[in-house]
Amino acid sequence: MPAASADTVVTRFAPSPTGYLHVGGARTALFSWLLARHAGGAGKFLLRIEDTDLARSTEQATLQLLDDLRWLGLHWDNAADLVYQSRRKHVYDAIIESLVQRNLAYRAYETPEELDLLRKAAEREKRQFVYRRRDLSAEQVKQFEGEGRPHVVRFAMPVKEYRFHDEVLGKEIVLGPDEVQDFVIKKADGMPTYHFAVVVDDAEMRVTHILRGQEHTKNTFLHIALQEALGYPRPTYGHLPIIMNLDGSKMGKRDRDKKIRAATQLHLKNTRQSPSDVAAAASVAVSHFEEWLNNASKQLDLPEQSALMHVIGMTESDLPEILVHDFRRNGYFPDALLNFLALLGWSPGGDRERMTMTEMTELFSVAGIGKSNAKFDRAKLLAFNTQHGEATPAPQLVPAFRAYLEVNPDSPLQRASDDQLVKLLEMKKGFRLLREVDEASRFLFVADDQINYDPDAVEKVLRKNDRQGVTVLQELGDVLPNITDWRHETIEKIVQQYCDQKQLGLGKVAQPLRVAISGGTVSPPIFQSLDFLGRESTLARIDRCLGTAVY
RNA sequence: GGCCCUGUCGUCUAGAGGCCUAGGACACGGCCCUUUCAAGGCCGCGACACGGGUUCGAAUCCCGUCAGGGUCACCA
Repeated sequence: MPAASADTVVTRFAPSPTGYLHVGGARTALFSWLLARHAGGAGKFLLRIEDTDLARSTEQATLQLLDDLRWLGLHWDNAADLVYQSRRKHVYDAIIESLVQRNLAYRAYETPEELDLLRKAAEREKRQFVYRRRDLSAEQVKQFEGEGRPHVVRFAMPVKEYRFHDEVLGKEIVLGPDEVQDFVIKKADGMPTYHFAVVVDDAEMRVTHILRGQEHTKNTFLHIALQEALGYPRPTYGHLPIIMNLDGSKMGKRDRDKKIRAATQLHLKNTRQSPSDVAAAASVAVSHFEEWLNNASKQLDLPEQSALMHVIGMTESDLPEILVHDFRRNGYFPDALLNFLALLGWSPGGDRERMTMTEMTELFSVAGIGKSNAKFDRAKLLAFNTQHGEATPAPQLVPAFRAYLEVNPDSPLQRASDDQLVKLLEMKKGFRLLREVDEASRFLFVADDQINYDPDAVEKVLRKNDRQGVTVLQELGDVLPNITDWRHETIEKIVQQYCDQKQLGLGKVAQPLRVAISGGTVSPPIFQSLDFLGRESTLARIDRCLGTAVY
């Protein structure tokens, strides 16, 4: 394997498609992407799908992964020949065979149960379990093979001290000879293990720099041992600290599922509904539902989750955002997310925080990556998102808005034109999430007779204080039709005149109007909303409100 | 438990022996602005885990304690 020339930087992101992309994975991808892009023309960012676990990998997860990466804008350079490990079995087989030929690897016949017993015994004796080659007699091998006993192939890891320099930690990490053991490189199902496939693929893809999670630090020794046996060059390694929840717990993909399960159990208890009722309402198979309910290791898939949430009255905001997909659905901007994620563990130094992708690319260096774990504080991410929305001209925000709507098919804003989207964005200037813009302006996209009046809003704004709000609406119902020039400036002028005349604060007038046209107490600025709605709809809604909601 | 890594405001971090009575951002508290929700402006609260060294001098170097994390798979 020829070594890459010294100045090239080839990085890779190698997720296993067992679910949606996690923010931790997104950060790993980002750092690898930044490292490659920082090198300019000499840099390449490659993508590889690690689907050697046949039982857990799915095609759908792969598609979702690619979609998330695209949404983030972390484009990979091997789009034409994306590497799927599951399709390279013959390559691994040949190399493993050669290792066996050279006596550097061998078949082992213990069953998982037997190994388990050995480990337990070691634990009882308070000694470290280390698997080393057991010399089997020719007869034993013959017998095992004759029985058709399944086998794995283990790599005979040379017993010695291993060390490598970790670029993130900035120091040498050492493994003593007594910790060395022979590890599996080919599973009983014939697939290579992760350890084997990464080493081969990273070498064949000429990867020069590997940035990955800290959980891989110790694995690195296995990988360098394999590289030495196979004559591969050793890439540069850096292990990233972990991202955790604010409370210090691990940020697991299952956090949302857990929360939904807890809420469901509470719901069942409070409403005395039977599990089968709830399952039916959410159109989930009862047996599947009950299994999930009682078994924390089971998970519902995304459509099932949203159906169930709807049934038990849970909303998206009740759930923690863990997956990149969650952030997209809730209306975060990819650049804001990425900027925030980058700062979880990396700093360009000084007071620098807000950066464009281009700036981050210029400033990025592995030396700037921190060594300690970081907690994921959504409040700060929200602030980043708000600032991004504030700083970017509305027309440039439209593609992001569309990307949001793409994963929120139920929003009435699907019907909005680009120009209307721009208008909404401008009206809601100062919004934190695109979801807020969406939810606050949905009333503008439903039919006049489909507005639902919030009883609390009606009570508080219209009926209270001797139905002052009702009076205001009735009087406005006489004033507003006279406006021929239906623009927000004009409407404001007329309404302001009305206020002055009646000695009323604007709030006393704006709120009843807001309830009448939107059904609730929160909307974009009132005059712009009226402008957007148009004269006919405004008058129709005031009429309907007076007629149906108040009495 | 063994091995490995880490430890600056509530959170993310700046800091590479004197520039530090430790800077920024978010959060939080107060005030202002305001037609709702936001946004915005100003002010404030707030940290070098602890104990020993080394040094004229330590957040920065060394040791120990404590705390947190990772890992001990035919999962990646």
